[in-house]
Amino acid sequence: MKSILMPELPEVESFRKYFEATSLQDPVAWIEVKSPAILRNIAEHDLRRRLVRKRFTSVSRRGKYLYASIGKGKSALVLHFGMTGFLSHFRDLDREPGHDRMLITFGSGSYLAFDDQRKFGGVFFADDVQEFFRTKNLGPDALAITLDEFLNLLEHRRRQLKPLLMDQSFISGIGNIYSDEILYQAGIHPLTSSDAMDPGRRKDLYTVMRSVLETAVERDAEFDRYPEDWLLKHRSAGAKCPLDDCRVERISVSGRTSYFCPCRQERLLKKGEPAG
DNA sequence: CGTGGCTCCTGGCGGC
DNA sequence: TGCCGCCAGGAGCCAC
Repeated sequence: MKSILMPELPEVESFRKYFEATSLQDPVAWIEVKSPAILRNIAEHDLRRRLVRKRFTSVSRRGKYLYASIGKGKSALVLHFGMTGFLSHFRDLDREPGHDRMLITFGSGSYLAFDDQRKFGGVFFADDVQEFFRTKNLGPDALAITLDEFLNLLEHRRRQLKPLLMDQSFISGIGNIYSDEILYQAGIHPLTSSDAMDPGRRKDLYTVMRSVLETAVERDAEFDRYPEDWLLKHRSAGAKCPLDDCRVERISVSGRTSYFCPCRQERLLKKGEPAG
């Protein structure tokens, strides 16, 4: 797999395509869970009972979750990739990745491994996948939401923009890296309060969000294919901003390492709000 | 409702 | 060269 960032929407979309290209319609012969800690709502023997002799018929994504539907019903194997998760499909066990946490053997003799070095990812089973997302309180997918829905959701929030974009119950799919990128390209400081944006800014933010995510998805989330003037290629304190002569700054925003250009990203203030 | 802090886990890195 | 301690980060949880 090519150089890929932490799994956010574009990365998970590339995993989805990979799953689709490799693992549909091949009957599951066996499942071996190598790290039980990744199983979140089902035990290994139950997972086998649900999946062995079944086929994955389609694979979809919502936010950072990938789900592979089984047969014709509503049930699905649901995967979350945490920080370090990815998929690997192969025919020879010599090619099994180094942190395989769950190995699916298919009837054809090929394998699909869920590799996750840091075990922040998770494997779920959903009898009804839409119901599953409701119980997770998962917001609409960042690429599926319309402008009107986005504006409507913003109406009811007052929160620092970066943690808001990363809040999976607000919209799902955006994490640390892409939230920084979106705010950089939109020219808004990550600490700006969501209610300080005027209508034009709100629309801009939506447009930039779509543009960043769509571009990343088009390029299969391959870091090397991203534009050189994206901030994510310059994530270090003191790096030169690719679009002007300022230096990239590093701050902590709600406990997350955040990079921004102090010259391009304006901290919007509400009327009467004290600066800094 | 919002914010901040802690926890899980592991490898990489800085310091000595 | 080796070892120790710290840090990163998605998301759930808890306290305020």
